[in-house]
Formats: sequence, structure tokens, C-alpha cells
Amino acid sequence: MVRAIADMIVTGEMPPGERLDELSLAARFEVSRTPVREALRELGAMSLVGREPNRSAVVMNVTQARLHSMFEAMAELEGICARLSAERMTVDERRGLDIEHRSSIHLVHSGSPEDYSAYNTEFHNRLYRGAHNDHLLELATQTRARLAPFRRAQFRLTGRLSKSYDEHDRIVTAILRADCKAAGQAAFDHVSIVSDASAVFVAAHG
Amino acid sequence: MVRAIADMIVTGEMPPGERLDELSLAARFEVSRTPVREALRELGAMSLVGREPNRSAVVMNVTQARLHSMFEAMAELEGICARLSAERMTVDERRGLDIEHRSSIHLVHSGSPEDYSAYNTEFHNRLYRGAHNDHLLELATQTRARLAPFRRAQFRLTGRLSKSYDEHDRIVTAILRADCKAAGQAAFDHVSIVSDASAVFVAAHG
DNA sequence: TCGTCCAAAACTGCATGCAGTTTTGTCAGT
DNA sequence: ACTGACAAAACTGCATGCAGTTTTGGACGA
Repeated sequence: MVRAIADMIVTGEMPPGERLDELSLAARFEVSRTPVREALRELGAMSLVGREPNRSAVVMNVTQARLHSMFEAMAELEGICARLSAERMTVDERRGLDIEHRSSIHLVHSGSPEDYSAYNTEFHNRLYRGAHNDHLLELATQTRARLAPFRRAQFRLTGRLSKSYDEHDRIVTAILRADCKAAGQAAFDHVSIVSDASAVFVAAHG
Repeated sequence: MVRAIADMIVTGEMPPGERLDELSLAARFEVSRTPVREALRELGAMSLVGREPNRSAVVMNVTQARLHSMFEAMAELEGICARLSAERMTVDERRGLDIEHRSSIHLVHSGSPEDYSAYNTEFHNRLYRGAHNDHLLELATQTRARLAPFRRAQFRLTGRLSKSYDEHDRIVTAILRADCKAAGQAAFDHVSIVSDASAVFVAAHG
């Protein structure tokens, strides 16, 4: 239920500011109001929707400033994860990362944004897990989830795929060398670039 | 309601592993089960309580490893906030931080752990706000809240107050000089020391 | 004494109803 | 036409009831 409503929000099916009234949602998913209520409360805790007493829940209106702060925080978090990954990844993890990364060159050439996006998510998850820190994994995953709708469009930008591959390459190389500082910096830069691209996109469309 | 139950958990009134059954809580707070249910769901989203289908919510059992990961993440977050604070704090913010810090020397001498703890919270909040990044503020506040019960006892350790003051001094000095790197390092070290102290404490008691 | 099984009690998940609040729509007065 | 007020509709918050699941406690047999 939570997942169902969250999907509607992040896919943009429900635009920011849209009211989410309990009865309509209940009817839509063919359940009673109670589970919908509880889901909305949970989404409120994840601040995906805003809630005020006696008012409908509304899809959070993400301001430009807020978006910027989230991307900046994301860059820092990824930087930390990459740095710790360079330091802590097991041999298997390093090898897995390297193999997956190398094979992603095919996706760049075939050029399907959807496929590359799926791979990209997996790549970043590997970095988060490689840091061997559960809380950091949670913070990074959570932040990434909230940014998802704003990153969605960016792989459609021409040339972004191969640039993304090059940036990943810098990260992977540094991690394989166990060069903490370089890995952290490379990941930080990578996210910062995505941030800039998305900011432009949002400014133009949203 | 959420606040009420959360308080019971973080104050340790409800020890980890304790079952939180809806009916008892409803009776305790003199409401019906519905608001309790919703509160528990929200607390689940904040992962303060664990939930499985058809089972009571239980106060999260924080493992030693998990605790360590949270302190480590906290150190990184504080480091980032301090670094950004050194870079971005307004003149007023810098002055406020400095003044509050200096006057906290009185609390060190009078030696009330409760008073110093309250000041300490405010000091750290200033660092988070000084980074001028809403999302980072949120992540730091959230992580800090979850660690609260484990930090609680540490100011009772002899000599910790004046050591804490010295560590704060290093942070403040670096921020006033706008020395990003030093500020980040000082804050990181500060939290790491608290982490060690708490780890010892938990190992001994919890 | 210990283990196993079964029935009763306890509890969760969901539906529904009611009271109180907010929103909407209409109509009279300007 | 436009504003204001007022009534109706819509909606939220909470209580309660029921069905289905889990837990508990005890009786029975080894």
C-alpha cells in the first residue's frame, strides 16, 4: 500500500501539490480508508507528503533550494561511501564492482536510458554497501529515493550516458587502487555533475 | 501520540525488545487503538520500532554493530556540517556560536551534566544549521535523535565535560578562521571520541 | 519431569460509523 | 458583476466491531 502510493508520487503521476484524499485512494485501490490512512501517515514520516491536521495530505512541493540541498547532501554521502568502499570493500566486492562496471559499456553503446538507469542504481547501491556501514546505507538509500523523480530524466540528455560511464570509471579505478581520497572525490564530483544536469532540467520544466 | 511513544522508547522506559501492544498503549494513553496503530506505523518508518505482519511492534534492538555504524555516520555528518559551517556561516552565526561556546565554560565549572547536555545539544544544532543545507540538517538531526539514549550517560564520566569543552573549542576556533578542513576534522574527532566513550559504556551496561 | 497438542485468550488488520471540521456551492445584498 | 454569508457536501480523526492469526496455558501421554 505504502509502495503503491509512493510509486504514484515518484513517477510523477501525482504532481507536487496534488491532494491525496483518503476516500478516493481507498476506492482506487479497493480497500477501506484505514490502510490508506496508515500509509499516508508513513509517507508523511518519510516526508514524501505533507500533512496538517484536518487537511488532506498533499504531495510535497520540493522547492528549488530544498532540491539543491538534497543533491549536495547526496554528493557528500556518496563521497563518504566511495571513500569507505575504497578502504573496506572485500576482494569479491571489488571484483564484482569492476566486472559490472566494465560490462556496462555495452549499455552505453546500445543506448537504452532505462537499462542504463537500472544498472546505475545497482552501481550506486554497491558503493553504499561497500562502505560496510548500515546506517550510512540507510541514509544514502533514503536520500537517493527522494531524489529519484528528479534524476529520472537525465539519462535522456545526449552524451550523458558515456560521460556517466567515464565518471564511474574514475570511481572504480580509485576503489580498486584503495585510494580513499580519490574515490571520495570522484564520487562527489559524479553526483555534483548529475545535480547540475538535473537543476537545469528542473529549471526548464518544473 | 507519536511523540509520547517515542519518548517512552528513547528514555529507556521501554527497553529494546519490549513488545508494544496496541491495546495496552491505547489504555495507557486513554485513546482507542486507531491512533496508537498509526503512531506505531510512523515509528516503524523512523525505524524506532520493528514491525512484522501480525506481530506486535517491538522496540528496536540496536546491535553493537548497528550502534557503531550510527556513530560513524554521525561523525561523518558532523564533519561535513562543521566544514560547511566554516565556509558558510554568516557573521552573526559565527558570533553567536563563539559567544555561546565561551559562556559554556561556566557550565563546565559548575558541573551539572544535565545543563551541559542541554547546551551541548544547542551547540551541535548550531553546527547543523550553519551548514545552510536543509537536508543535511534533517539527516544530522535524525541520526542524533536515534543516538540520544546512548549518549545520555556520557557526561557523567569524570573529566568528560572539560574535554568536551576543549574539543568544542577546536571546532569553534577553526570555524571562526573559516578553516574548512580543520573544522571538519575537529568535529569528526569530537564525535568519534563520544562514540568510543559510549561504546565502552554500552559494553559495560547494555 | 518433560514434551506435545489443542483449545481458549490475546492480538493484529481491516471495515465501518459517527462527530467535528473544512471546503464548496449557492444565493441574497450591494 | 462582486462580495459576503450560510448551508450542504466532503473529508478527517477517532471509536468500535469482526475476522483471521498468533500466543498462551494446560491437559494428556511418554
